Amino acid sequence: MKKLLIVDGNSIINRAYYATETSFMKTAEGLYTGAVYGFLNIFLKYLEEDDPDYIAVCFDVKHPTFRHEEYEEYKATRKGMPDELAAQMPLLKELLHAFNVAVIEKMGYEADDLIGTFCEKASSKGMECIVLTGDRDSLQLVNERVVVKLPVTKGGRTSAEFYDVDKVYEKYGVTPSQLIDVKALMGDKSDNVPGIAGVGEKTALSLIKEFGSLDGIYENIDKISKPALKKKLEEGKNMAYLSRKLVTIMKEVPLEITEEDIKRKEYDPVRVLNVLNKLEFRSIIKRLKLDQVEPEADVVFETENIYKDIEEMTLPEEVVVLTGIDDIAKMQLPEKIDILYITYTLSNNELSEINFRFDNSSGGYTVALPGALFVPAFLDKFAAVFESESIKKVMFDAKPLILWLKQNGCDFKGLYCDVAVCAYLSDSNRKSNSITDVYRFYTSKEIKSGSLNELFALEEIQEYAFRKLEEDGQTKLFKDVELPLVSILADLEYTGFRVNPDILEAVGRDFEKRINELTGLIHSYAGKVFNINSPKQLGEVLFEDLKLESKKKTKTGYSTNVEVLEKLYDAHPIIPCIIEYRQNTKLKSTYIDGLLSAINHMTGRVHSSFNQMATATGRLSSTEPNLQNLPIKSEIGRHIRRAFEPRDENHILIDADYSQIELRVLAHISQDSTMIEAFRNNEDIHTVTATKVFNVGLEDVTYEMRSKAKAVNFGIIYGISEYGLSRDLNISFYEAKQLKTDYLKKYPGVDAYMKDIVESARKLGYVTTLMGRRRYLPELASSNSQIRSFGERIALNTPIQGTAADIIKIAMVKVYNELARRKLSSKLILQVHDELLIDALKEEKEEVIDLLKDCMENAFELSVPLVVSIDTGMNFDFNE
DNA sequence: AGAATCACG
DNA sequence: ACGTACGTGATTCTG
Repeated sequence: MKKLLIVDGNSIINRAYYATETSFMKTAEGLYTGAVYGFLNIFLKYLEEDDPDYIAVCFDVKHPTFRHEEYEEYKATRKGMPDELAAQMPLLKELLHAFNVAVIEKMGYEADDLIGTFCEKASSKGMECIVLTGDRDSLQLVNERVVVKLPVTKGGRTSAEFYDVDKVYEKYGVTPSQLIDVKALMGDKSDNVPGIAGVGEKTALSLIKEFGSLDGIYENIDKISKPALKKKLEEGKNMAYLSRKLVTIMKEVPLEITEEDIKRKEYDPVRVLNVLNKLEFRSIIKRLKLDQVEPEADVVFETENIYKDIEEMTLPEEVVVLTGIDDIAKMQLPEKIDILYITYTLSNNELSEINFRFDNSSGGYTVALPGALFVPAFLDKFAAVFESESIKKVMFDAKPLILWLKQNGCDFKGLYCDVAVCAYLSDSNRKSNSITDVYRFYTSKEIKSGSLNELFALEEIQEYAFRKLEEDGQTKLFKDVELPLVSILADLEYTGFRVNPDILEAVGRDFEKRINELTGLIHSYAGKVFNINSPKQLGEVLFEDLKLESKKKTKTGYSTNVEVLEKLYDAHPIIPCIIEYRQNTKLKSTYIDGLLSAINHMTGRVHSSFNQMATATGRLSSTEPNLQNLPIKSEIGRHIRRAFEPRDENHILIDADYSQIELRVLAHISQDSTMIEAFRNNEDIHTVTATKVFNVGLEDVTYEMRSKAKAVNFGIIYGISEYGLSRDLNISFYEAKQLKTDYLKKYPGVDAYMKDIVESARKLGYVTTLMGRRRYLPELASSNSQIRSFGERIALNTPIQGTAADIIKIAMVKVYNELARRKLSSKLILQVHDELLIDALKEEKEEVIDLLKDCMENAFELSVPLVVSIDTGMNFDFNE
């Protein structure tokens, strides 16, 4: 039987675009190619695997008139293709043409419809169809002659889920064509198919299994026993039938395509090689054995080069392109520079492209350094500019460049504006990945492609950004806190934290030994060998083989988390082993292996990245490695901390910790007099809370009472719910409710705050911190009540968590500046939300402790004192 | 890519 | 009626 491979071009390249492995890929000219690369990889793999006789790659072509009027409406609200991906589409098509593969497009039709039509026609001619797509909707096309392959990428390797009729039935319990009716009932949010409100996948599947089809349901509507469901179905009938139209893939697209058009053909290796060279896909050139082919000289491609756009723009100044050492050496810097706009590309710690625009009263001057740099010549010319405090620098995401310069011996100064940070302050929920994103955010306009156009956009962005900060009252937060923090974080990253690999390895061997023992025990208790790391297999062993009582389910099966296991602790001797196994493997893989591989062999330290724009509340986050979640709560976990040391024996670690900063912030924001009083008297807040809610004297507070009071205090910060409190304390729902009521009665200011903040958030659409940090709460406007209550909890929590974040950031700036002012050699190396860590010279110990306490306790004046406690030691486990 | 789990504040 | 604390990141398995 002849085989036809039909590829959904849009969904496959879309999938490839969002694959993290290739998202960074860029050519020397600045052309993004990751999505094309991902597509090609998948395409070549299935070309080899299926060896088809015919090939058709289908693409969407949008058109104002769609087949359904209704569709147009929904389409209008849909998010379009990201620019970066759209820019890659022509490259992909150029490539496919070079491969001599039929590219099928028809104005007004989606790839799905073309695929449906191909399947229909080809199978009627006796061909076997293989549909390669990332879209599960295509499963409705499956029949005896049509199979669907859904590629999945895992750890850089691509494999595919393979669906024939049996597999669809096995997975969903319905036939492929019944999937249409299932989707019609449940809808598809991402595709803007409404479905019936309140009917999800489970309900839809069971309805179709019972009644066979949409028509079957409505013919037997009286057999539906649940009144609520019946009502939903009756009310949603029109929507369901409309949705069915929307989700049914068309099979009658008028196409004038012959068998010959889609026949698999030989391709011209020179042509393919030229395109692959242009895209810099060297590994694919090797894979296709094209290394021996002689490429054509001087191929000109249609894709514009980065200088073409410059000529089209009316520029106020000359553009100087520096391509070599001589150019750089000969270049004349302007005598006076007021503002310097910089864009750059930095990947794998190599600066590969940097553009400057110097601005002063007599005009501007632009310099472009495309391609890789000869670093010494580059720094010879520009180090003084980077180090000048008086030259104001404007950039997008300055930290990586500052760090790179530091690594190359250049001390960056004069950061005036980081537009990525501005955009983060304006909307902490947004992720600004590029200058293009930020430009769109501020101006609602698009930047023409090309890296120099981004440089020219910076000035406009900066003006918008400063104006917006001013309007929103965030100028001080930006200038005094976030902007100085950019350089401080670069310094933290540069300095790093010494890790002793010998200690880590020794501890790792202990873990490993214990893991092996436990593995043996667990397998023997289970009576079989299985993968303990697999929650699925573990669930089967515990709840099917050993018939233990299943306490909780997850979306995919039995829950086996520690909470469930604790409840089963005495039910079987396997349980304690599993708990201990889990803990040991977690510590081994995340902390021992993870940290060892993160140690920089040049410095002997780990250099975490601190992300300033990651969280919605204003906190920092830490990655590669994450130093903000090192084990501390368990004794066994603390062993890991002993490997973290000061830089040498002449240094010591000094750790300064804010005591109860979030509750102090709550006391201040709510102005609750009882809570303020407690903190002013320097009392233990949890004990005081216990005296209030349990109506006892200070001396009569038991350990248990204090624990409960502590949980309620935390609960308040998180936006308490009776359920959460009852679960956390393992008490009854009613007891939890009583506890909360009593608490709010005793802290009426807190009670009022909780009501006021939610109301204000609803009115304004956002909440703010004391420094004016702002978080928008779209959740509060949701029609889904769960999402709405989530929004209310965020509204309560964000001002508290965010203000604490403001305070420690201010403290960091103060501490950093003070260390510099006093010319101390001690270095700030870590921040963990309410904690600062300094790698201090032993002689400076007392001075640094005083300095830390002073800067941190006076970072911000609240109605209650801020209290800092200090630990010191020769490793990061201060309890040792 | 997403889910589950668990490390931290 | 339903599912529930807030904020993160890394690892592993899944499909």
